[in-house]
Amino acid sequence: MRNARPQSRLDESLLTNVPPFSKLETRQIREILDLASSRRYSEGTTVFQEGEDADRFFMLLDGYIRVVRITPGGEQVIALHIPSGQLFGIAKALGHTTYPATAVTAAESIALSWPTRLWEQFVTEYDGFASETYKTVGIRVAEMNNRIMEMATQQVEQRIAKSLLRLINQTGRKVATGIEIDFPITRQDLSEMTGSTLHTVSRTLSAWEKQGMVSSGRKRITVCEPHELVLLAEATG
DNA sequence: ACATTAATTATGT
DNA sequence: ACATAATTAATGT
Repeated sequence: MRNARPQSRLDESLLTNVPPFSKLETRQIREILDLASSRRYSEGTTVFQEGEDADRFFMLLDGYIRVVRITPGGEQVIALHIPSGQLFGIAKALGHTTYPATAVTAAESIALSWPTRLWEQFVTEYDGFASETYKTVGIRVAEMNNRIMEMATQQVEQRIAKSLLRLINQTGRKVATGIEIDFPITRQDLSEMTGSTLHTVSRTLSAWEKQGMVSSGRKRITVCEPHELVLLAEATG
């Protein structure tokens, strides 16, 4: 992994609309940016690994982060995806000194980062920073808990449907035929999100494609009929 | 109701 | 040409 590169000058507009910083004055944002390092990551780059010392925390400016954990059996599990405009790698907010999961870029991405020792300073000095970050942390924890409940109760088809719906809600991009997932995603990825296999995901997507609910190509999935998917996801059996 | 195995085809560099 | 991704059928639990 290469070193983060200190940026000569970052524009204040990068953070003015980002929730954890939106309540701050320009002067404060200037301070924060001057402490930040900026770095571009190509697709599939590991930003940090589970268990590593959490020496920095991150703010995703562009792209998508895939949060990944490895089971004791060595299988990858995708916990969630993080869209741009959110903090990640915030072990300090969870009371950890190491990263609780691995962060991989799902697409080409740009992130700011700060040394973790600045965390306390941010929390105490910057109005709204703490409340906003804990809000998003809460949302993420809730999402992961929901996922675990789904695993136990729902069938694979419904889990795939819910995963797709989450993806288009959080990372969807409007296109002519529907809502497309904004980053490259494979059947394998979807299987790792749903606790299934790429074969089952492939078959399921093919079936939905024939019904016109989705349309997909290599590493691309578009949901054409979101409502139909919701019905499937909600079906009780 | 699903996984696994295996064979085949499509797609991107 | 090659590697990676996706499909499809057959078989197993």
